[in-house]
Amino acid sequence: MSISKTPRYIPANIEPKWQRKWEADGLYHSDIDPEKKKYYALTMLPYPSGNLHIGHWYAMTPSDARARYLRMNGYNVLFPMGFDAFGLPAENAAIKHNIHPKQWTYDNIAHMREQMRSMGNMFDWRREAISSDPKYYRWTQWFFIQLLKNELAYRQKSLVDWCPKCNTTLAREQVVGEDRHCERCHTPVVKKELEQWFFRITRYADELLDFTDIDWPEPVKVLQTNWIGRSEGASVVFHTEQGDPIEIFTTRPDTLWGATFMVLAPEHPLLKKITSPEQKTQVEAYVAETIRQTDIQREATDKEKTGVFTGGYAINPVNNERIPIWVADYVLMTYGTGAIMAVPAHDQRDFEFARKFGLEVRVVIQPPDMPALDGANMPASVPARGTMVNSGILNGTPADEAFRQAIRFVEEKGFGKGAVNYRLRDWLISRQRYWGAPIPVLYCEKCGVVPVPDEDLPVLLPDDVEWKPTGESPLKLHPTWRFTTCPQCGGKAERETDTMDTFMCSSWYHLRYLSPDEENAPFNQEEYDYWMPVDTYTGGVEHATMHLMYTRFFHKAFRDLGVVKGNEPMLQLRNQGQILGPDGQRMSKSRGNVVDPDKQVQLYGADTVRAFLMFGYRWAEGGPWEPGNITGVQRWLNRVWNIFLDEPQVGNFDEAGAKLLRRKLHQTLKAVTRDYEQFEFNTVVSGLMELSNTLQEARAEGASAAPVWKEATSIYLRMLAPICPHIAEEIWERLGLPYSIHTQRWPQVDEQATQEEEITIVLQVNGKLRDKLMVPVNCSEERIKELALANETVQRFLEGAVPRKVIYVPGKLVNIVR
RNA sequence: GCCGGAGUGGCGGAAUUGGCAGACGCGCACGACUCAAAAUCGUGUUCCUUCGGGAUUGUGGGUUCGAUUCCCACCUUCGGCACCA
Repeated sequence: MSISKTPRYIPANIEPKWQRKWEADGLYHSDIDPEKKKYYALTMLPYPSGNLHIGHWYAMTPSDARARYLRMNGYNVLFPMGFDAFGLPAENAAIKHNIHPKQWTYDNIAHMREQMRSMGNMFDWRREAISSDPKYYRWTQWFFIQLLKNELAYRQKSLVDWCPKCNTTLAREQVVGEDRHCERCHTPVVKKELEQWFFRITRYADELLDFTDIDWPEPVKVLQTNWIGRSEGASVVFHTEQGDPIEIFTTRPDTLWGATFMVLAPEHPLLKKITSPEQKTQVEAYVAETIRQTDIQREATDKEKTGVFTGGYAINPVNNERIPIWVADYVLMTYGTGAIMAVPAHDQRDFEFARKFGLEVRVVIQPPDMPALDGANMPASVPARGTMVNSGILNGTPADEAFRQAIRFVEEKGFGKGAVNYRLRDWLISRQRYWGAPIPVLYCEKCGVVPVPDEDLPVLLPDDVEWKPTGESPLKLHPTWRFTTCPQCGGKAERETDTMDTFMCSSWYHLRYLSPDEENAPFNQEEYDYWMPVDTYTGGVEHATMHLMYTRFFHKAFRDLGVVKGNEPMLQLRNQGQILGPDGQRMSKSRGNVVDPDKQVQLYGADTVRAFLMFGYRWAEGGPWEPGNITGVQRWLNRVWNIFLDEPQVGNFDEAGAKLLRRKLHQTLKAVTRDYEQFEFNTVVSGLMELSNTLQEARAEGASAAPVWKEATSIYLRMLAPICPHIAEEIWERLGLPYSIHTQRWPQVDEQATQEEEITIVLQVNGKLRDKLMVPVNCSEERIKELALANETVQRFLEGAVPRKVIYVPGKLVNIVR
């Protein structure tokens, strides 16, 4: 009939406008306010790869929505953003496009910062921290020096993982998969013997296993626990016939009497000495062959056992038996002591080895549910649960009891002691690349390793460098940077030319946000005392055994050095899933399935993209991008716009309608509030959609002229504001409500209004739904049962039988059992 | 092999403490508006059905008056670890 007098909803006309205004007004500035309860909401910072990915939107938007929700609930919320700006891609791009890594990085940051602004997040950009800024890495270097001074950083020559494509060493955590490939470029790694810097994360292994202070997702805790790999057992010292000690670690000291041979790793230092002249040729050939093999070949689990007798013998301290010593590659030098006692009867690996080489298999544990075992004929090793046999003093003891007794025994006799072993290795942080924070130490001919004095920090990364990757740090090739004088003796000194693993930079960025311009300390103490710890941290699970473990280690180490407080840096962690391409595959340029968020914003507007990402998926799960589904959200926001801004309609909306509308309004508010708390964003949106359907129907009946409409509008827009900040602000303003909606308080649920007057009672016969009953809320149990039994459908299904039982669940159902 | 997550309509997903399975949305079908189309609005939409009802939350058991929810076994799938002594 008449064309709407209000303009249509055109996101492009309102979104940039509000973003500029919020920025100009400093609406999202977070400053210390002792009057208010603080909330530190942190979401993982991106690497400045050049473009924001739809995955960044997926991770950041719900975090932003929840931060906004908390702010409306009266918290003083800190929600900062920055860039994890050091790292390899900058160098690779530099080589490819002949552009300086620094320029490439900062150009990307400038672009991505603008992309992030288009999301309409409440980031306080004054607190932006960029890890490649000298004012940032000056403190990364300072942290390194503190670790060094406190023996938590050390330099050691060892066999380390090397990525031949990235031309650098990697931490154990950065080597992944069955084929042991580089986490970044997927090239299989090789071993190299190099002198590298390590952090003593292993010293904190036990504490890292303790999650009592934090609310983290179970899977992350499991991943970290498995990665740390704590095993309890004993370390026992065997001796060779010549008297050389060989220490072994075992998780089954109870099976000591069943050890029929020993195995050394091919790299074991004692191997040469043990080997008899007759066996020398064979052993040397075996070791040479083993070393030629890659780790992948060596560590393949399905591989047949190989090994060679050394000619040497050891004495088992518990029974003085003489047992042969073999060398085999199924024993790893990197775990335990690189030597084992072999108990073939109760360990499948030892069993396979023993059978192949005709070694004795001696049963020392008889499982209760098996016939008497015979070592010579058993087809496989058996689980070590049962009663001890052939074990001297332990005979007749249950195995779990024998475990403790054996430890006591070896301790008393001085053969060994109870011991704990970890799979976790120390964190290798040296990288032979240019674009990273230089490791701030000097090597002086006279003084040795010298930390760079505080007043000389930062050790600046020189700009004029040839960054072609040679396998050595490009800094090594710099003509002048490398050579300097020793601050202690004034003599000739050389700089460390390796840079730090970027995970070192990201281990403390949450602290730099507190005061990114602070010059006298890594962070301002007052800011720290107010904001820390991080209340909620959000990001992907893929960081479980890397960043998330490193940052916990970092915090605990610096707690012990008196720099930070508390046991944990991040109290609550929540993981989002991943958005896959429309084909269900990981998004990648090579697959051509990448969804560009900028284009989506252009097509639908930021609010629609935000709401869709929250509505279409279980946040923790993620899933494939469904190109069509976003239209549902687009339609919804169009409807919302029209519901609140179109001319009122005339109808017969009455008091009863108003009461129903208020009920739905407050019921929704209650549900939505709960869902924001619980990170269930899809039901926040669906709840708002449902309510908008109700509002639309009520409106057609003339509700927008009724007094209740004002309340509904105000509550609805405030519930919408965290998800769709622009449209909520725009409608709010057009309705003449006070700027800004984002500084309004979260609405209060009117519990009374949510109460139903009538309830539906489900009628079941033998547990099957047969009919429904509408009764007043206060209807008595007797009356409801009476009505239920009198019900026509119920009667029909009873077929005249007398009910055996009538179950009444208050307010829910009546189940009649016949 | 071990550890962990997930299996619900054609699709994404919902179901709060063991109590109406399939909310909300996509898609589809039909209708209204339109010369027509788009947009919008309305109605319907798990499957089978003799229209009474029956079946149904990966499969098979169990507990219970009642199970998507709890227990046991298994299958599929996605992650992690893997000769770790």
